[in-house]
Amino acid sequence: MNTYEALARPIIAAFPGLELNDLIFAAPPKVDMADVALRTFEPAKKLGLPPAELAKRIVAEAQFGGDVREVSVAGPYVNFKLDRNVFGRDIVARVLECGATYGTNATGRGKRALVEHTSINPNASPHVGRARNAMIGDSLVRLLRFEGYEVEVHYYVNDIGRQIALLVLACDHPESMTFEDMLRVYADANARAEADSSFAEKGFELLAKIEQGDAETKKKFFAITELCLRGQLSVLARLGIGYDRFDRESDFVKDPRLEAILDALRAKGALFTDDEQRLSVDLSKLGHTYDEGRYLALLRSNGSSMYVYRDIAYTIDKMEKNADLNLIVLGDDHRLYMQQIAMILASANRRAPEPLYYSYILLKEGKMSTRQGKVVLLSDFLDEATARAAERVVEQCKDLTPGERQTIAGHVAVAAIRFAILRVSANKNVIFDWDSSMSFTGDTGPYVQYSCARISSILRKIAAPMPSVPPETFPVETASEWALLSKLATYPETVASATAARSVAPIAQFALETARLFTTFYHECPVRDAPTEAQKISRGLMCSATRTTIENALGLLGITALERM
RNA sequence: GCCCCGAUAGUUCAGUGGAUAGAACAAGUCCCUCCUAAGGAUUAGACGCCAGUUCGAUUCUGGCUCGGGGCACCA
Repeated sequence: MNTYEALARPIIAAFPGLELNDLIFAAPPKVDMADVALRTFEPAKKLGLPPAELAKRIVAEAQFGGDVREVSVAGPYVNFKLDRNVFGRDIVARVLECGATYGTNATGRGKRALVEHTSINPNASPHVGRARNAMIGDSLVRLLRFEGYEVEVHYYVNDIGRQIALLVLACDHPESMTFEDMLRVYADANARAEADSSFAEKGFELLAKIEQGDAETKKKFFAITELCLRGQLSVLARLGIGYDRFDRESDFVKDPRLEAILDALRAKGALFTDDEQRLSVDLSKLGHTYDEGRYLALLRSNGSSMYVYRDIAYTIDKMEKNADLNLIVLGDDHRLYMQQIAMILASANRRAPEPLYYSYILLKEGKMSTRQGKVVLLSDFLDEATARAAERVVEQCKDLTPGERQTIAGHVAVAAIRFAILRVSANKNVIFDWDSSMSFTGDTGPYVQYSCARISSILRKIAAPMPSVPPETFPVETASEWALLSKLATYPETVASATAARSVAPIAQFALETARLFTTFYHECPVRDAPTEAQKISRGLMCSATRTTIENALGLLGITALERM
């Protein structure tokens, strides 16, 4: 399994007590020092030896095979020089054999996962800030599926909030409305509610009606939210994002399972009626230790439910599906809120989903706000990025049809935004800058795509068909070839750690580094005009293996590896 | 007020309890008779401060300073 198992086996044989997982092989700081290095810190700790001493003993006592050319001690490291032809061939063979599954560790085989993400209020076109949730969630879904999980993606449709009520009020003829009108109508409605309290009051009346099950009102809400939802989904679909289930908040207004929750809260003395006659929770009775967020109202005096109350019902509903993994992607603003829900559920011996938080994308002027119309719309961003990409595609791909070019440009635009967002840690704020996120050069998604396009171009140009299994004679002669291959060998570990960390950022980093190593190889090692026929084949297969690996990595990021661009 | 997050090069980001902290952008100088210059070569440039744990800390812990964000019954 492990690429360097041939190095690990003799060590394990010589030092009983060590296992495969104790031995971590890493690239040395410089390629000329060694082909691969073993860190001895971990096994030394296990054996109770000083690292440097273990390194010496490994070199002296372990019996390595003939493919290991040289073993040397370098302080706490053991450096290996290998028969690159043999090890390199193994790496390429494994990648080619696995193909689209290269990199999986199958840690999710036989397991089910439920992921909720995006869940935007159905009111207006999504902005790039909201899209961070969708991109993080979607990539996570791709990662889990790659690891073998059976994943169900849920989207919670907040279809009965105050915001929606205002929108319904502002739309006299929803059938004539388009999704594009929505942002303006939404902003206007909010402004009007601010200025005119009777308008806002009408909104609450509508909410009361819907909670009583008024069919006519329900129909109106449904028409508006459905229109919005479809519009939002079509924009998200441009990013390659989709969902399996849409759960409507209105279905959780009266949920019998909540009685048990109320009983549990009551039993702990955490339930009380506040000054406005609302049924509320005092979370300090459940272990909450500070003032902020101590009180939480569940039901209004007229018996109608607050948002939290419905959300608790929804959370119970999701948890009862008993997935092995139950995740929810939330903005930083929901941290406290989610803790509150988890606490309430815990009081009734129920569990909450595992939350994954991300920080906001900010404008230079501050936070984006749909209500105030201070946003960069995702669709606008994609339109502009696609247009800019198209300028290049026209130059590079003169022989393609306009339709084909447009498709490529669209993929480049998606790569730019998805890569820019996904490669940074989710807990960092990002200041949105129109120019740098529209950049296609440097550390960007399009750069990685470009390396794939180059590989495809090479493979098209070497007329000879490539064998599907690397031949026995497989020359790996230069440092750049070895650097590239040893990088490919680490991809499964990268996927494993990304899965454990629930973050696809390491995958993006890997794709970028691999693309850079390929580019070095590209400039130093001609394939079509390789010095020998054997090298032409080995290099050609290195290209294929690299493409497969990068393509898999980009796939997890929701980015398409292109043939041409 | 309370909570959370961050601090690495001029800028935007990686990264690691251990071998010389990586990129990109911006700046300078080069490279298309050479598989796509969305590229490459090359020059210059960084772990906020103070303690502690450790054989070893940019990484872990505490304090400080400076940023950023969130919350206070709203969806």
